[in-house]
Amino acid sequence: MPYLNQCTQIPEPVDCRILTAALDLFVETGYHKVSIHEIQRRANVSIGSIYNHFGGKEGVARALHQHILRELEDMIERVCSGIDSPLHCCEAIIAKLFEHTETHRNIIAFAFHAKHSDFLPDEPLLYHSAPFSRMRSIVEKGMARGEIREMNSWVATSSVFGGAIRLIQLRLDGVIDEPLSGLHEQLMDAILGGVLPGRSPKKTAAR
Amino acid sequence: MPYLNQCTQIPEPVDCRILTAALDLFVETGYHKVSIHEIQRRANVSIGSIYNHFGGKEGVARALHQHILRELEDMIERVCSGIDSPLHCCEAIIAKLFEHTETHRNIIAFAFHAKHSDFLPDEPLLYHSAPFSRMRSIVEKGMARGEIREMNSWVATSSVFGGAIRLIQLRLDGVIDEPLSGLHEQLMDAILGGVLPGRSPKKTAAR
DNA sequence: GTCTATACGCTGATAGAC
DNA sequence: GTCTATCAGCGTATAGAC
Repeated sequence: MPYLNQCTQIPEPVDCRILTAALDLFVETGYHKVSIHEIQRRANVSIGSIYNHFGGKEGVARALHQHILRELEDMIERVCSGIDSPLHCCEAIIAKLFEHTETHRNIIAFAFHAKHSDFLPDEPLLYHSAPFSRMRSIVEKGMARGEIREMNSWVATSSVFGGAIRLIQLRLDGVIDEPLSGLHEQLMDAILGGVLPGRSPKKTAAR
Repeated sequence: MPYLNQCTQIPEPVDCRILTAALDLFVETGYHKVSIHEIQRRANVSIGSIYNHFGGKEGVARALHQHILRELEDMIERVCSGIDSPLHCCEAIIAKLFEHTETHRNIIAFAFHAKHSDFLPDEPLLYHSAPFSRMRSIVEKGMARGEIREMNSWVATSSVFGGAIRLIQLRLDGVIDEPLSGLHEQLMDAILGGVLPGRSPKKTAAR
């Protein structure tokens, strides 16, 4: 997560301070309940600067949105770079998402827990964004290679990632009180082999 | 869906007109972008009436929230009433949710597509509400009976319902342009038998 | 580029007649 | 119970000094 992480260094560039302050506030309070004045206060900048850099509150949200989608995309690219099997790629993505849920909580929360269409109506749907399209195309490649059974690609993608995303949301809401990494193996068993008893896939079979 | 459906009859009670108008507006536009004035206009009532009945906009949302959760709970109870197997119960719930996504779109959208904590911060989390607790306890019973492999109950519940909920959201957003009922069988195969090839569970096995 | 002070519109909420 | 008219507060956006 390159850019927003640089913000922990000094001196922090103004636009970066604004973005991190806005990210934190949006996640904590919800976009609509956050005023520009709060962002301004938390970021230690003036309202004028916010308008100069982003053109307003919605502009901040849009910049944040695009920034985080790009970081997610980069993450997927990085994680999958050395992996040939699409199925292992999916597994690695889920593991990394679980990891980021602990280490980059607000970024994951903004990506998976916010309803972007509520405040960025003109932005294309999240499902059509690069990282989510990428996940779907990986699943499709898995089907083409015979690693994943043939089925409707939305069903396949939802089956592979739906449970993981749900767990992430539960973790973000504090319903699950342990890091998700401890649940990763069980989840992968359920995704690959289903929930019926006596069908747990031998780990070697998928590797 | 007893009460809100009565609103299609005449004469429509005032509080019901308010709730249906608010539901439609909240789903179409998002809670925060809807003003009381709009609800008042769409429902053909006065602002005073809204305050008399619900005490304000948030009161309307809270009534809607509780109402819809109760309807979901009733639906689950009804659907599972004649079914003994927890696993078949889950399957029937998913089928019914898919059906309602077409026939009671806004009710499903409000339940599964809104971020309630954004406008009802004091309400308990959706995951702790009756219908969602019910789903989880059904899954747990399935594990106790040996119909579902033993695993963490959050993982199990997310594995059983996570994909379905994701598909519902895709359908609500118009990303999937066919009724979900046509995807139900494929999804159940993936849930029960996993996504690996050659593992499709014989339908008879689960029945 | 950055800041402060100000203006304007909208929204939630109330008061009081019927 | 229902309605209309009105108010007070807040949040966005701008203007203009530095």
